[in-house]
Amino acid sequence: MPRQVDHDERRRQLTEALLRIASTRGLQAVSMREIAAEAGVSLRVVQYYFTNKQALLESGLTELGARMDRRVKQRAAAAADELTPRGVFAAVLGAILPFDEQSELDSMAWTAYYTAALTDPALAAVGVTLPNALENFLTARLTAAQQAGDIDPDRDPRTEVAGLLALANGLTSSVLSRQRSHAAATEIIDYHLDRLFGPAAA
Amino acid sequence: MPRQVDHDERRRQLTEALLRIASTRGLQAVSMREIAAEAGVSLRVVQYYFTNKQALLESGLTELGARMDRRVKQRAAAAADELTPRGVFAAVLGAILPFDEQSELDSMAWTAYYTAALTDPALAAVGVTLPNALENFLTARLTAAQQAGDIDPDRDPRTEVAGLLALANGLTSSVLSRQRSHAAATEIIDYHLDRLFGPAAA
DNA sequence: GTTGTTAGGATACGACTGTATCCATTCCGG
DNA sequence: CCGGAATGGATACAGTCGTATCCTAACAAC
Repeated sequence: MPRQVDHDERRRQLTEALLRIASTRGLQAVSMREIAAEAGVSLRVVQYYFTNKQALLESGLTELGARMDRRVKQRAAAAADELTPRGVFAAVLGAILPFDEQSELDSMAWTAYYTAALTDPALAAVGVTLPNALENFLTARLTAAQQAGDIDPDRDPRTEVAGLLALANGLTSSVLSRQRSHAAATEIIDYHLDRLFGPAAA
Repeated sequence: MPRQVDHDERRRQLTEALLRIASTRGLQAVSMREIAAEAGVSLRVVQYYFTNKQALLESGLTELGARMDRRVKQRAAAAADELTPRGVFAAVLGAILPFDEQSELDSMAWTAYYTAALTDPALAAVGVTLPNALENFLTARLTAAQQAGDIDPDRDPRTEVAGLLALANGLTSSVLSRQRSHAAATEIIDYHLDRLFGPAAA
């Protein structure tokens, strides 16, 4: 199969192989040769479709962001019939927590990338996009809910959202390290949503 | 200086050099030779006082835990005159958040270790000690406060504590990545403490 | 059919890794 | 004062890393 290769598809396969390694053995275990082996191709192929290791890493982070985005939208669509402000928050925060094997693997990889980004400006630039978008989106929703009179007027929407996102991230960490179950984490999230929106509808 | 060397002191210096590298350039930048250079000694010295790189890494994690423990006790002592249950929580959670340059560096290193521990069982074993101790300690305090009638009797102490610790960890992440200032993070913590204990005394 | 571009196999380079070894100091105890 | 242990300098080893190069197939267009 020498001519006519779908480059985007090839790159997608390699990126997925990279994320598989990063989520199970950590980002420090990711090497060009390991990716090649994981994807079942030669080292040359990895070099051929990505100019750099850096480009490969950035591709992995972009893909992780896209997956998270997909999960949020999927959850929002699943609860579309009851799209209250609380429902939106439950969907987004519930999509951040690892809730099945794949999302747990992705959370592992995300955590690895987050840590790497603390000392790698190039990754940081790619990585802040999604968290900022989430915060702005939720803040806008909460502000709207407040203006509609659905929540206490003397709460600061951005502060509330920042707290909830930080809580979800911290809970994700504790779920990944097996300190807490997914159910326990969800319970804590729900508890805080109750405090903000009032008790959930049946 | 051939005979009579204080081994513990030597190991402490090397461990500090290790943490300086881990907190500024990440754990993946930590190598035997880099530690030697940072500490101003030869590679042989690093080998001589630590049998392994693994032993060195574990020493770094232990030291980080000790520092955190010291910070908590220091804050508790500083607020010893007003050691209300809320004061204890404010001290512990305030010690988790990065509040000065050194604690920020330590938080960076802690984050790096946390991530490494997700794929390295040996580090995980060392690393869970402190978080578990903190959770148990705070849960005991909150249970006592509840029995004394200081907080709402239908709250679950362990759930509350788990939420607060997760919140503090998540806020730490956002402070490290410059998404939020220390002041903003502290404000969010205080806000949640108000919800739990009632408004703070003047 | 020839030509030229695309796709990848094979191999090599220099840098860096953790670890091991050899050897020269320096000092304590006898 | 002298033998032996403690300390550490210098160097080497076998791997692995990212990257570069060389060369050969395979197909499209002419």
